Amino acid sequence: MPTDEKKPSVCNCLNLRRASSALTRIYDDKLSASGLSISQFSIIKHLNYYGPLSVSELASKIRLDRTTLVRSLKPLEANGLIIDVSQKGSRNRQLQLSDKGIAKYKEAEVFWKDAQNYLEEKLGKENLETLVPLLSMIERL
Amino acid sequence: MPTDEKKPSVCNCLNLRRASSALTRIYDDKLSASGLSISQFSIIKHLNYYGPLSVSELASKIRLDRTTLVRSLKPLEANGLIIDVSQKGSRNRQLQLSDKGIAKYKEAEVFWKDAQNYLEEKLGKENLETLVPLLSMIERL
DNA sequence: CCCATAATAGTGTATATACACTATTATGGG
DNA sequence: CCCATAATAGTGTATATACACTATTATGGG
Repeated sequence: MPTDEKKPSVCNCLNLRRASSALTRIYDDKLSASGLSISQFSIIKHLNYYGPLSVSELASKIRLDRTTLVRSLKPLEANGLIIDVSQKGSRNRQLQLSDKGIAKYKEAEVFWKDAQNYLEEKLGKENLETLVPLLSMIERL
Repeated sequence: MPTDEKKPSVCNCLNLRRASSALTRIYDDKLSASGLSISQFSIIKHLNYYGPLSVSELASKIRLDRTTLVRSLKPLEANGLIIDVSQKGSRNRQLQLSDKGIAKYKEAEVFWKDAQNYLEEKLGKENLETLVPLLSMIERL
């Protein structure tokens, strides 16, 4: 029986990556009944909130590499959750949720809220309010 | 000019993933002169510290999926940084750093320390000491 | 007005990751 | 002593990610 069970590493990058990986698994698990991963949910959540957006605008909002987003959009468009409503002849795509996409978002949002509440309960509201600005600082480095 | 420049998301999973991604890029950049990524450095750091280990033991120490580790070991073994010193006929592999691996570790450790110091300077020692236990809590969820 | 540049989208390729599964060897309970 | 199970390692496949690059269209300065 190892006594060093899940002690933090001296490497703070590894600590952050382990936490990120663990939390991603929790959100993915909670969302699994909806058929969406947290990264897919993140995309449709942003589209639901910010209305029609070009690929570049959406990538910028999510702060995800645009070329990553291009790949991630594929199954969501193939599944009819996201549609392109750009005018004929426009060079820009204008992505927005279809009715099916809106319904899927509302369905998945319940599971996402479960995950959010789970984290808040387990960590405590105060800890979470401490954590978030620190994560934001790291993102801005 | 967007005024919502890098504000945290309401989604705490996304906040954590963004921070993890940003910090990974910083560590990868600092390490790039050594030719190692932070995930490769993590592997040789653990081997340097914990001596010869089987694949399963090493995966358990790093808290990385064993099958992921199997793939990540490939280039490090091909490059002669890691060698298998198991006895002939043993079913277990016994991985340890070669002399070349030890030298590479020492070389890369300098860059890793740069990254560690960079984070501590930018975030502040106190913030870091607040952050690490919170990350550990999340990993244990 | 036209061409160099910017804006936009996408592809080729590579790394990092893990789940489901297979293969092989070790081992202990009957 | 032997076979069911555990321990160990690896492969097939899929998702998530981003860098370097290409292709196409828009646009503004001369």
